[in-house]
Amino acid sequence: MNDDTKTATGNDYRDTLFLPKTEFPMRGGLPKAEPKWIARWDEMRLYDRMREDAKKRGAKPFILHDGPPYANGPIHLGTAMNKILKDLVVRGHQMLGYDASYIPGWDCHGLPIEWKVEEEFRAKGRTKDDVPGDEFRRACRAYAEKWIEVQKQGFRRCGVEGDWDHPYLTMNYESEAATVREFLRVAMSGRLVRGSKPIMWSPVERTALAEAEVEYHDRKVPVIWVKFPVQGEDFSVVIWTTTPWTIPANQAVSFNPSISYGLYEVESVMNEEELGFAPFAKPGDKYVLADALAQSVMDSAKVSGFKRLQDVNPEGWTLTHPLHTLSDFYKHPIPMLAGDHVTDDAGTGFVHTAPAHGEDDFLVWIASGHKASDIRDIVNEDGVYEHPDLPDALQGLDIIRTSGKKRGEQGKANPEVMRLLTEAGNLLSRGVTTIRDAHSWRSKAPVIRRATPQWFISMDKPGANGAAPLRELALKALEDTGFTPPSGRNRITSMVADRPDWLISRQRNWGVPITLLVSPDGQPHTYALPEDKANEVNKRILDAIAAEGVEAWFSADAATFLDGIADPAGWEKVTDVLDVWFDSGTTHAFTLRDRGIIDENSGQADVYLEGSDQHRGWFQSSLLECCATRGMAPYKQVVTHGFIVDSEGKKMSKSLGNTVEPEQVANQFGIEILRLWTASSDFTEDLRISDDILKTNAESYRRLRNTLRYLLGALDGYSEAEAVDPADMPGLERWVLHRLAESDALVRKSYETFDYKRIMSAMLNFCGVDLSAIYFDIRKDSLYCDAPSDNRRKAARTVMSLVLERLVTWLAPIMPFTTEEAFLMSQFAGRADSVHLLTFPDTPKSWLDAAHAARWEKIFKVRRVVTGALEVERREKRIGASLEASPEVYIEDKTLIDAFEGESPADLFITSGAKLVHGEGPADAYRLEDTPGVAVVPAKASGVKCARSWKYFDPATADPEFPDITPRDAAAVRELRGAA
RNA sequence: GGGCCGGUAGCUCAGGUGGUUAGAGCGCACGCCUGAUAAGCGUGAGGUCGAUGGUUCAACUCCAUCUCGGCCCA
Repeated sequence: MNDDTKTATGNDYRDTLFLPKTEFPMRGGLPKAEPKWIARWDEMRLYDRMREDAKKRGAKPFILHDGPPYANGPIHLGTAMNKILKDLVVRGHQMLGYDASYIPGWDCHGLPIEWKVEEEFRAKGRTKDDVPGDEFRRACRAYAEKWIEVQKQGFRRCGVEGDWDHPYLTMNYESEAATVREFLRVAMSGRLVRGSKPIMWSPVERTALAEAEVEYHDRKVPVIWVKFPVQGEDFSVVIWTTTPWTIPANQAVSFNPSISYGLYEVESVMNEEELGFAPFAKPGDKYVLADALAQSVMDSAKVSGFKRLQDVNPEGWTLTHPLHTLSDFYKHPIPMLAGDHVTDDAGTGFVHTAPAHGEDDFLVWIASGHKASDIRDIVNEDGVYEHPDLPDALQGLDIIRTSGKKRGEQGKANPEVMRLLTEAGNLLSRGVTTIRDAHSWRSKAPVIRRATPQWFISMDKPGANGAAPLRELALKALEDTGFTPPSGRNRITSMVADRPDWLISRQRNWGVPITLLVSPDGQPHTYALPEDKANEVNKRILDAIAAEGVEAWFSADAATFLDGIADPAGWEKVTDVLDVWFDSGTTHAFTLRDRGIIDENSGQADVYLEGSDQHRGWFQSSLLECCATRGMAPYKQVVTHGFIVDSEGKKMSKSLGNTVEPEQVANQFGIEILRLWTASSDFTEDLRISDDILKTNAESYRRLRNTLRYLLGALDGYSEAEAVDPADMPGLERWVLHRLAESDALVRKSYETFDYKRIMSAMLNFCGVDLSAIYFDIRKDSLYCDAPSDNRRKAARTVMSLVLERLVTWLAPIMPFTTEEAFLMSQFAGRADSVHLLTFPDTPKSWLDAAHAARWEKIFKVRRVVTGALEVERREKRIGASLEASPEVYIEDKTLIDAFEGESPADLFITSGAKLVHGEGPADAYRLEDTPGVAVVPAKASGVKCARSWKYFDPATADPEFPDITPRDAAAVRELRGAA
């Protein structure tokens, strides 16, 4: 202690002061503390207790239905953030007074797991065909279980509260049974269709793939220009394609009537010496090309000179297949089809059309009046040419290699087709290019488009009994759904409006079976049989699955389900499984409805909350499934979050080295820092994270923690008996109550609307400015020095108690660990075993007093000028602590002076004295530009320094018994001695 | 290439229907305190509101184009 702080007598009054006293440490030690709190909550069955308490309160239910993460790997920052966000929603609503239950779930079926398990079998020398279906599915189940456990521990470590002992799993037997039940319900609704259309097909995995199962990569491919001779003319239409293997399946050529076409004649070609090869084009050849592309096609064909002969209109032409010399199979006429998908941006202005192998091709084929049944399907499930009428040269060629070291590379089909085209004289040119093309998500091998029979849920077919088409139902349901952020509605609506039929069949093992029996004439039993018979069959299927699980379907034959209902002769059992999106689309049924949480037919979850990518995923699959079965959305509200990016706004990737792992954050900072980060970010957009950003949040944490600590310290020994009625409190306390009431409204509204960043910024401001910089700083003197019986001190402690009670609950959803720690050390600990069993305390509206608050804003305005003036004194070394000053404050505006009515300006300025004077003040007084009419003349406080409160005072006023302290301090010390 | 969304101080965020010198907290710099002390207080410096063009008396706020980034799709 330096000499300046010594007082005349040197008496030490320190132990007569009421300094903050608490066991609540300044630092949280979160990484170590958090797991202990989780264990404690586990032990006390906190989640169950929350449910029981809510039921006792008669609380209104609030259901956030969990979107299931896929059970095939550890959690990462994105999944952690997703679960933390859900936890904020659930805890926030629980404390708002709702019964906010939360059942976490997992998505378990599907290709990624199946692929992984296949790999494991392969490592043991067993191929997929060696492993019986049931054994394979058991292995998949075990694989999913393993990761579910890992993820569960990860999520729990994040402080996410929920029914972890009873999660939902899409692979639970009752879930699978429910999924079958839901599927049959869709089938009976009349929306199921069997179609054959080009879909993405992976020859490597021998399966159809959905959009969600493919990814796009650059790939080097051959590019060819092919001549299609026009019948009855001496010229050819030229097409361009990067899939030579589809030429044998060509059935048409498309053009666009809005493109201008011309007939071109080759005059000269580049010579063989220059090129090293002879160009295929010959002088005199005549081609039809889009005018915009003629030059580039001629360049590619190494034509050095050409002329345009005339305008042409391709409409109505019939072409000859470029391989027509090869086989009778290619003697068929090739029509010209008009289509908007043809452009003159690239290529030739004509598009070779193989309806079995392209979405556009298929559509233009059907649109021009051709039949789906006339589509030539010459590629089998291995991606190999196979058709009885195919010429021998093509039979058995593979498009993509499906095994060995070169798996995924180009097979024999492309080169052989090019060779045959050359032989036929119809190859104009060839080259190599790079395109972005679909690849299987798992094997990374390219996929092809192939027409196969598949099951679809129709978007546009009216439902049974006159029900509206699914698309119409879904669009209507979206109108009735709330969206956070609002742009989500627009996004999902346009997707639903445009989406094709839902392809739900997969030729795989690990999934819920498509429990259909197909009649001899190709109809599913749900249509082929009369409704009552179909229902009988359905009941038999459901009973079997209820008894033995889905294996009952896989192991049975069609007769098992038909005997006695229909003649099983000629019927076939479908062996496909359902798209996993169908599983996840039914989670509302087996999680919420079957458990009695919402009504079977009319119930809805309050919120579905997922990443914005789920507009095309779970939000949509759930919407479509529920609309098909119940005519409404399964949710009232959809909340979406963005994705985590680094400090530059770039997405996280291992190759960029900018990833952050949840475990690493938990160990370095504590997971609560990640929760703080989640809460303070605008989750509706992308969320930026970096080490610096986490450090900033650790600073915020410190401020919040220290505020709690100061309150706990100041409230040492406090009890309700000390409480002062607000009416008897000083103005400053009533101002704090006003701020508390304002904050209460803000906090409640923000929790209702998921606006956590607003809570964070409000709480940080409240703790940092209102409390720490203003209220605590001013009331420190009263708290430390006033007598225990002093009304001002009691009022301060009353207010602090009210503040603590609120802070600890308002922050509990965001900081469950630290608020629990503070709560259990507070005088409120007796109210409940956990802060999480409380709701936000009622905050009387009467605390709100706008006029009073306005008055205090005036006081703070003057105060800012005073602190500014003192800063100058400090800089000039005339004072150190503000108690060494006693300023004169000149105020022109009478209303500003009136604001101080009944207050002690010196206390508010934390000076030893202060004088307010109505007037302009001397010219050299300190002024602030933005506070005109206020002038401060700083002056050193006179008198001696009180040995107890360190305030300067006139010794002549001292109590004779205590000459070295102020009369206020003397009274306090006397009271203490009397009490002792 | 298409659909949707976004780019405000070093960081996280505020900025109804366009209108005086664009705000807050944190961080930073400097100073104070040493009875909240690996804390607390004060003062201060930081922004061509992604860029350009336009509408307007007036634009961070409206329109267009571009750019960067994100999600989804091709």
